[in-house]
Formats: sequence, structure tokens, C-alpha cells
Amino acid sequence: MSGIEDVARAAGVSKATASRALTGHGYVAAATRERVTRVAHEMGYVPSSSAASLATGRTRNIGVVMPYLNRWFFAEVLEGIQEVLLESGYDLTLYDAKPGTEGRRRVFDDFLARKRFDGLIAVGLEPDHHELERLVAIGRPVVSVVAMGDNAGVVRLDDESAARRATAHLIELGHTKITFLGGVSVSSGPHVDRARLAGYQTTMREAGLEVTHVRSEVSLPGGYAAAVDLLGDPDRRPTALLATCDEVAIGAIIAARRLGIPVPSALSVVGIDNHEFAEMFSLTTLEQSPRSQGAQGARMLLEQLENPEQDPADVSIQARMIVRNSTAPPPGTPSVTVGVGVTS
Amino acid sequence: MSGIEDVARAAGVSKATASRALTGHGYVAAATRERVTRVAHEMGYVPSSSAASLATGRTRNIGVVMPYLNRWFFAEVLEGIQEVLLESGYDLTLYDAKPGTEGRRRVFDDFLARKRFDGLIAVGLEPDHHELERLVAIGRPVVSVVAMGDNAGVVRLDDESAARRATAHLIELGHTKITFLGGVSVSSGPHVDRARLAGYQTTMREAGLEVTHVRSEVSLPGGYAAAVDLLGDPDRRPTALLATCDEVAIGAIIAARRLGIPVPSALSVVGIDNHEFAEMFSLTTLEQSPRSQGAQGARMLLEQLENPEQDPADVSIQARMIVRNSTAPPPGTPSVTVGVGVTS
DNA sequence: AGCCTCTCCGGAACCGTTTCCATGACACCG
DNA sequence: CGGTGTCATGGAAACGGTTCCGGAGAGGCT
Repeated sequence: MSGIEDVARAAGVSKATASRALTGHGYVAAATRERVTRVAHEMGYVPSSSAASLATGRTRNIGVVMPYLNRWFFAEVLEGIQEVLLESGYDLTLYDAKPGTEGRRRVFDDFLARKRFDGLIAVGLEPDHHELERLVAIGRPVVSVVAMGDNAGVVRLDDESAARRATAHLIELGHTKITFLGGVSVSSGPHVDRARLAGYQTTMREAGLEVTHVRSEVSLPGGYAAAVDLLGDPDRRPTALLATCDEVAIGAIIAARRLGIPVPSALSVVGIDNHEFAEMFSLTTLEQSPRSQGAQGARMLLEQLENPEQDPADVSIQARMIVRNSTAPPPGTPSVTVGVGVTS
Repeated sequence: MSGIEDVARAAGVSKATASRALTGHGYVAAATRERVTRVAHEMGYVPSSSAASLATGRTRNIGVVMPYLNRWFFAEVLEGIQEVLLESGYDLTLYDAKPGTEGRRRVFDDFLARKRFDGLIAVGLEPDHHELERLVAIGRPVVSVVAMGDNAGVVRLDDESAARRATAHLIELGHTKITFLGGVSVSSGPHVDRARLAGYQTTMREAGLEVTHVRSEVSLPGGYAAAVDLLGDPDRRPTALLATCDEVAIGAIIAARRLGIPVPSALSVVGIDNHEFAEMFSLTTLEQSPRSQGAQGARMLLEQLENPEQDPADVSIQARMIVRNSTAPPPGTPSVTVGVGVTS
């Protein structure tokens, strides 16, 4: 339990010099710096972070707020953040904010107000008015991964464009009955899903095709259930499915297999994400790398802590299209050569 | 930025009384307590946690160390922990410790040494000698979820017993060729998997049956790949599969379907976990609830912070068996009535 | 009346750092 | 040789709470 005073005494210097030697701020002779650090190391000295925070006003800690932990996207983002924070010596404290829970309210009203962090990363948060207010009231820089709608720094996928390209891919293959599988309407629900739905709709309309939209819980079992429902009815069954994310897409593929509908010959499926299971299911998808989005968000935040004046521009990421074996021309199409592989 | 001194002044009392009124420690007249809290609330006063930590030596923060974030089990445990900490007003700071990485070394050598927490929860950590040493050197209570092998408080599933029961279930159905699908040998690898393998082996030997063990990466795609390999070879193909966890089991089921091997009529599969996908695949499994294990671990830790003297006993959880539709008598068995449903 | 106990409260010390300010040494320059 | 700048260091004042200690008032009891 030795404090910096003990180190100072043992090294024959004052607290002040010891502090300067250890933090590297201010003038210290090279020799004494060496001596102090050596003594500190020998004594196993570890500075008290509370004391340091109190004195400096900085915590070397970053808060991360996310609504889900157990969904692939969020877990990946978290790992990406974790990785760069670890490297920079920052701690990460995690706040769980499931929509509509009492816990979320407490996170915003009590926990975040304690400001036990130098900055905040909000992942896939869709803050309402009150929550947004609290967020800015904290007075700490906030970076958002996945759009948040306000002026905080944002790194996100261009969801609408991704959905447009996915839809276009299916249209190019010759599909005309393409159903969107997702959890929302255009006017409500998470912004991500709304943007993807919108991208699908505009592309379909531009091509003069009919828009059909089936609701699904945004999860693998959700996609499975919705697809069983949809595909089980031969009248409604489309020749292609655009899912709001890979989890839903994979659920749909599993459903199709169970129903004996061969993919891709009788049904094409495309997702967005490049989920860790995508390859195993030969899923054609638009890749977004949540891990690197998280890392990038963390870097933006740290950058902003360094020089607080300049506000950083948003970063919009373009998805990379990965064509695998879940998409093909619709049944009854004369065989044509189709490009297979990765295009950016 | 108003401090407790401002609150005190505005309420016409001293810092000391204000502190007592707000923390609830020591004698304060009911009237003044009410006045102070009201004033504090009006001023939007939020105590500085660094200052409070410095003075009290307690952080109201719990550290969680885990090797993976993106695996179902770990994410669930984390949510369980998060939930009870949130309720008790504790923050949660997360340390990622992937085996064999430089980051893990830094977590143990630098980050944890900073002691920015009152206690630690280690999830599925398999600390080596050095790491264990660092852990006890911290001098803070540690609770472990999933066995850790030392004397810290532990809540965990009885893995060996779970595997024995799963194996016994298959034997009762009449299977004799039962292969274990998992990622380890008995002597190395994560303790969980070793215990499960051991449970399988002893039960098989007691029944006089041959033990066969196929290595698989512990993940859904890993199980898929291993099963494709195994089931593709008719000579090696067993009539039943015991997987080390549901993710592997589900991967195997998907592989079987792809290969046209009907489950359960030609192949029985049983897992351990009751993963969120288990129901969708009708997987027979032994349920462990990682979420409640996490919650229980957190409660144990908080309990230990209250009264530090008594060291709590380990908690061992018995899995509940859930029989679904992935297990059946082996092909060619005269039809018998088999109990279907949930037994504890 | 005197004494003890129980409440209530304020002054001041303390937690362990960082940082401001003053002082001194030394070198360099005109 | 005196002034001026740079470097090195120590003393002391923050940072913002909590808690020890002692004093004062109000009853209750003998």
C-alpha cells in the first residue's frame, strides 16, 4: 500500500519530483527520473487512480453504452473498442441500456451522470429526447457507432446504399418477386433497419417492381420463424429474399432447407453484415466490419480527448459486397454466366 | 460543477453535515436531511466519485475479466452480472483477456493492478500460475464463474455430471456408437471441456462401450466442419453425437441436414447449454443458465464485500435435462415408447 | 441540582495525487 | 561581471469528498 510519498522518500526526492518523474510531465533530470522509476518499480508502487483522477480531472476510462451484448454486431463492436482502449491504457466501463427497461432509465439518469469516464461511446443507441438531453448534459465527448441522429461524432455503415446494392444485385439476376425480411416499418423502429428498408423500397420502385415487406424479429430464430411462415405459403412465396441482416438471412436459409426449398436454385437470399456464420451458409452479403467500426469509434474518441477543439467529421463506411452461393437467377431463367466473387 | 461545499452553503450547514445527510451515515436531524437533499437535487449536485473513492477506499465498481465476449455463454453471463450490478448501483468495468495475447498479459500486469474496483469476477478464466499470483496479489475479493481451480468463490455447472447424464440418455435409447465432439484432450484445454469429456468417457466405459472422440473447434462453424468430416465417412459414422456444447451440436445438426442424414431418425445429437438456438433446432440438451450463473456470481461478490470475513462456499449447479426432438433410438430399433419432455 | 446519555452539528484532518510557484544552480551572452 | 534564460527541485496548495473529535443542547434519572 505504498504511496508516492514512500517512493519519494526512498529515492531521496520530494513528492513533487517523484510525481514528475513518474508521469513524465515537467522537468526532471534524467538520472533522478531513472532512479525514481527504478525505486517505484522495486517497491511495486501503483498510483492510486482515484487520487490521480481527483487531481487531474481525467479518469483514463471510457464508458460504452449499448442496448444488447449478446447480439453478434454489438459483441464485435465491443471487442473492437476494447482492443484499442487496451492498447492506449484506457479502462472500459460498460453500461447496458436495453430499450424500455427501468435499468436504461437508471443508466441515463444516475450512472452516466457520475461521469466516471473521460468520454462515451454509444453503440446502436437510439436515444429519445430526454436521453439525448442527458447525454449532452454530461459535458463529455460522445462518439456514436451506428447513427444517432444528433451532432456527435458518428461512424456508421451507409445502410441505405448497402440495401440498394443488395436489391440491385437481385434485380440484375432477374428476380422480380423480392421480399424484404425485417423488423420494422419505415417510420418506426431502429434507424438501421429503417434505412435498409428504405434503400430496398426506392430501388424496387425505380425498377418498377412491387414492394413486399414481412416483419421479423431481428435474430436468427426470428428470421427462421418469419421465413417458415412466408415460404410455407406458395402463393406468397417470392423468388428472392433480402434480409435486414445476416442473422435473419441465415434463419431464412435454415427455414428454406427445412421446407425443402433449395437455395439458391429456387430461392435466393442476401443479407447484410458478413456475420461469422455467413461463410458456412454460403450467404451472399454486404460486409460491414463491426469490429473495425468499434475500433474506429474508439480512436475517434481518443483523438477528440487529445484536442477537444476540433469536432471530427462523420465517417460513413461503404459495405463490400461478397457474392457467395445463396444467390442465383430465379427458377426458369435460361442459363447465363454470372460473375461470382468479391466486388467492392 | 457544484461541489458538496456549495450544497452545504446553500442549505446553511457545514460540509460535514451535508455529507452525512447525503450519504446517510451518522446523525442528522430529519428536517435538515430533507433540506440538504432537496437543495442538492435542485442544484443538480452529483458527488465526485474519484473524491469519494479516495476518501473511502471504495470504488463502487466491479471488474469483470473474460476471455471472450462474442460467445453466447460469455455474453449471457455478462448480462446476468450487469443486471444485478446495475440494480445495486455498481459500475462494471470490463477486461478482455483472450488466452495467449499480449493484451491479456497487460490486463493482468497493468490494468488489474490499478485496483479500480472493489472486487473481481472472473468468467471462464483459466489462469496460469503467474496470472493466479497476480490475481491474489490484488488483495480484492474474487469470484469465479466457471471453475478456476483455486480457492476463490466459484459458481459453476457440474460439467462432468451433465456429460454423464447426456451420455446415459443416449445409452438408454439404445445407442452404442456414440461419439464425443469437442475441442480438447482430457489432459489439456479448457477445464469445462475436459470435465465433459471425462464424464462421457467414464459413462461409456461403465457401459462397456467404445469411446470415440473427434476434435472440433468450440463454435458453431467448428462443429459444422468437424461433423461434415466425421459424418461424410460412412465407416466412422456413429448413430449418436454428444457435443461439448450446443453451438457444436447445432453445427453438427446443420451438417447432418446438408449431408441428407435425418435427425433424429438416423442420427441423434445432444448438447449441453440450452443455447438460444436450441429450441429452433429441436435440440435435446442439458440446460445451464449462464445468465443466472452470472447474476449469482455478482450477488456472491457483493455479499462478500458486505461482510468480508466469511468466505462463501462454492456453488455447484445441476443441469436440467431438456428432451426435444434431436434424440431417438438408433435406426433399426423396434419402436418403443420413449419419454419426451423435461426432467430435472 | 447534578450527571449521564443521546442527538445534532461544525471544524479540521485526511485520502494520494498533481501542479503552481518560488528558489537555486548553472551556463551563456553581451 | 551582471543579467537572463533554462533546467531541476521542493514546499504547499489544490482536487472534493468522508470521518474523527469535540462541543452544545435536550432530556431522563437519581
